[in-house]
Amino acid sequence: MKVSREQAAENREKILSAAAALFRERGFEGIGVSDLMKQVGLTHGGFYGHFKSKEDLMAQACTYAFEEKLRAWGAPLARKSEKPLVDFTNGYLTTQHRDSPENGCVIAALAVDSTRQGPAVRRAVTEGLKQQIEMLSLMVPGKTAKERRDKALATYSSLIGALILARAVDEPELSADFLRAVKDSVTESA
Amino acid sequence: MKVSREQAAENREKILSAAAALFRERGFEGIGVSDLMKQVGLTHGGFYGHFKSKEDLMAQACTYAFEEKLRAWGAPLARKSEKPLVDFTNGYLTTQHRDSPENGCVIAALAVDSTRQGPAVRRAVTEGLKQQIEMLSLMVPGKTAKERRDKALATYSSLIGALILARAVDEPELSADFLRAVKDSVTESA
DNA sequence: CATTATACATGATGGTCGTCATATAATTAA
DNA sequence: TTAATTATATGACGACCATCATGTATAATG
Repeated sequence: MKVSREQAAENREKILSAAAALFRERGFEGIGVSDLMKQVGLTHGGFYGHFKSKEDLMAQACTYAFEEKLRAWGAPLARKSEKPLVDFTNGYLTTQHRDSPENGCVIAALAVDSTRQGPAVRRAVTEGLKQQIEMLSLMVPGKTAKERRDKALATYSSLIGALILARAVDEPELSADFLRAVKDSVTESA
Repeated sequence: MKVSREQAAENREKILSAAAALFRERGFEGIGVSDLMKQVGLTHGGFYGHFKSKEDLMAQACTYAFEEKLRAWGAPLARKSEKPLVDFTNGYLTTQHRDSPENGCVIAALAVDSTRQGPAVRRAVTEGLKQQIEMLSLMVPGKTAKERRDKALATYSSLIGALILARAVDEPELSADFLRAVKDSVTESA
């Protein structure tokens, strides 16, 4: 069953999009090629026509998700908010973000997993992370560029740390405490 | 081949110890029951005499590793250091810790993995994390207990975030920048 | 319209995994 | 010393997994 070139391109994007969501939700090893293709409405056979290997898909899915998030998170900057860092943080450290990893921060969901994957994945993650640090550098206060970059590095560490911990604990109160404590800490330093 | 009661207890502890290291190094799914037992010098058959299931082992291995780390990290408090938080942070955010997850922080290595495991693992991780927060609360400045707890929550988020990012990135310079930036940020707030 | 190219489906391969059944040998209890 | 217990070994089970070989129907090309 051949399909039109556009249809094929559309299918490829659907695979990428589904993978970007499923990897974030279940981890790289938590979803198989066969199940992934089923979710897109195809069978496993066609997969290797689109991607060289599962690891190739991991890397591309990360890049895909990074681009999506970068566009969404640039909004406070685009509309020249007075307090872009506070706006960003208030969006990042929410219960919705905590409870929906499948369309949330790639780093919080997959950074640890990526350390156990091949070089292509680590490359994609590093590049995506660098872009996000650059964006944060534009939101953070500070006189020199170096000062702002350091603050961005520290702030991003806090944010992903809080999100990861809020997701890990099985006590809702403690989980909320992590979100609130770090939100307060970032807000008062802004 | 039966073995003495003491020998059996010793074997059980060896399994726990090896699991605590291998899980941190490779993730919960990165090591199988068979390979794990081989590392201890046994075969896979005896495993289910010691543990109810692999998940049972995951939970117990986490608790085992938490106790070990808590003892090691309590040192600055035990010897009544002047700046326990700075001491602790300087030990936590090192390249050695970054490069040796197998005997490092359980949370930085396994918190994300644990969100994809059953309730026993999440329970063990939450309890271990709470103990570490309690310890950090004793190191952190602040007038009220609530102030200190909030500071501990925020500080711990920064620390595990920085370690995770330093491990994820494939550029040594950027990796070191995360460690340094967060170390500075914690130090100046202490 | 005829031919070629190709996107996808079906099915198979070899590998790994967690778990369990059974056998064995040695400790422990009588 | 004999009998009961049990820690471990061997081997097998069904379920997954990533990958590849082949067939087929349809789009693209001329």
